[in-house]
Amino acid sequence: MDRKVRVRFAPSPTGPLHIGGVRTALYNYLFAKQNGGDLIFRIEDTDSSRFVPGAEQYIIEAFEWLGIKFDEGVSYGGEYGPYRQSERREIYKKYVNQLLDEGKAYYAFDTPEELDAKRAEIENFQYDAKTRGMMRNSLSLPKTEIDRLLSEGAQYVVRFKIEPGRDVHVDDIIRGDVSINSSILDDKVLFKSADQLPTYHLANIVDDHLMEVSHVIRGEEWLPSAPLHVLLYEAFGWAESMPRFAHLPLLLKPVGNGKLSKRDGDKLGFPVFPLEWHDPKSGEVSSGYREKGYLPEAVVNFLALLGWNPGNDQEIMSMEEMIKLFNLSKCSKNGARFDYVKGIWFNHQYLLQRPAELWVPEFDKLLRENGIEATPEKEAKVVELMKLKVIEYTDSQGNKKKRNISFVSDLWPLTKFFFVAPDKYDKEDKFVRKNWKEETWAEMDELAGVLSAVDNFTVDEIKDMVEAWVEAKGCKPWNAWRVCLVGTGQGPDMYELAACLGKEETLRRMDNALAALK
RNA sequence: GGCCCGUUCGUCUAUCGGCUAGGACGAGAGAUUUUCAUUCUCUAAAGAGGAGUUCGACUCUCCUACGGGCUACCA
Repeated sequence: MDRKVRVRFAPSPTGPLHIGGVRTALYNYLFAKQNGGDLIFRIEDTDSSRFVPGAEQYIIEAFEWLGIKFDEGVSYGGEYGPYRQSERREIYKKYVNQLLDEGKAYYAFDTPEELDAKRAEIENFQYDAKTRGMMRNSLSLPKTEIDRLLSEGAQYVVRFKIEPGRDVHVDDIIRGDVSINSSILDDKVLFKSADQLPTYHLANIVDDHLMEVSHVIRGEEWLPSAPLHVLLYEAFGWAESMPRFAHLPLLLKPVGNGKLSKRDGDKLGFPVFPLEWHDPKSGEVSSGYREKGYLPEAVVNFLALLGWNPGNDQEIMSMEEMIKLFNLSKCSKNGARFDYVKGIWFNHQYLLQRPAELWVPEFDKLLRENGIEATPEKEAKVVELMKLKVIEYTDSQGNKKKRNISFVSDLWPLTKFFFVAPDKYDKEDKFVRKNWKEETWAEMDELAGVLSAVDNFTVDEIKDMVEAWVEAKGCKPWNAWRVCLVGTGQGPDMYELAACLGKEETLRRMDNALAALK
């Protein structure tokens, strides 16, 4: 049983890729790479009514961003194409006919209206061995009538003839043996009249067989139809080469009941899509992880651990490590609540691992968004300098100065004061109230004098002068001084801050504060 | 309703018959700090309930409860 590992991720292009789908694809990818196998990208567009333009391209772009690479499939090429099911009509036709010829499937002429009527008439109506005798199909109708209907071009679907009373077993890698009795299965539609395309069930089996798929790793929502799929493999005579199944637990809503749905995200303040999505019909915009400032590595790492873990306490893992450690049979069986708060923590971790230089472009963007433009040459230099200071202040390499930053955008409120003076001095601010006493004004006035006497405005010089004054005066001016320069209790060491701001700006801010807090 | 799957701290989870049930996120407390933040330390927090099997069950079996999924000419 050492056949080549070939797995597939096969979304239907009905909209943006759901984050649960991303996880399924990720597990397929990890499994494939671990076993030196291939990951196939197949588009299951057999429901022409739900097709959404742009969805396919979106999905491809999302995986590129996430770093999940496919070996073959739509837009990747390969020997087993075409990889879009709508382009495989003839293939399916052939296999449907095979089942028809062998009496394993039959024509059903019942219209949707007739079926609705039947469902209304009989409670829990199911099209199966018990009821097909009373329906209009090639099993119940006389041969002449069938020939007449077919030659007249009557609409029909092809249904799979399920033999009742048999226990069907599915050997699932995650769940073990799952079995059901074939009597509860209905005669599933294999081929639709509406768009002359097969249903998922048929196309799925035919493609997986033809593409030599070795393992089917998909969501738990498919578990109930897995026995049907086993029966189809048998009907085609492909039981020997049937892929192994692994049904993944579902992602659940962070609060409340039910599985995570597309609607939950923006309602609760987190994206459910990898990339931002603009709905072509409604014009509605749904947020994406990429646009929210998440790093793809963080999203991947977070998702991987929702339903699987390496069995030890390690949580931060690179893709390479995950490929080494991944284990399908160690996946949990129960659904996982989508706790996006932990996702934020993962982003924090990955952001801090980044060398500071990599932040610069994004930080630049952040500055521009906040109206800090370094147009004149002189200012450009200052901003550049300050930026370096900010990075030093926030950089993780120093390790002692780690800030609580989960997204690059968190930097702005944390470093704003480097770039803009406080627009107001709020006496009601808790920090101000605590540190601005009766005698403070006079002290700060004096301090301003000391500072203006510093010739060379460097950290060391400022420190020397101020400390000398502090010693003589016997006061603790730092918090009040901070109020002057920052407006509140934030920022780095005061000498550092003053030196970074420069003499002119420092004195200007002190003047402002003295005027406002008189 | 029927069928299938599941059930360990608030959340993600470790444990594959033998423990004080471990870790992480989140929460709380304290220490350090000229502020914020970091960092460090600590705390609270779990085996759905009931029967078995066993010397012994979170781990195996059954029942109940609860949660989830499926039940389309959708995937």
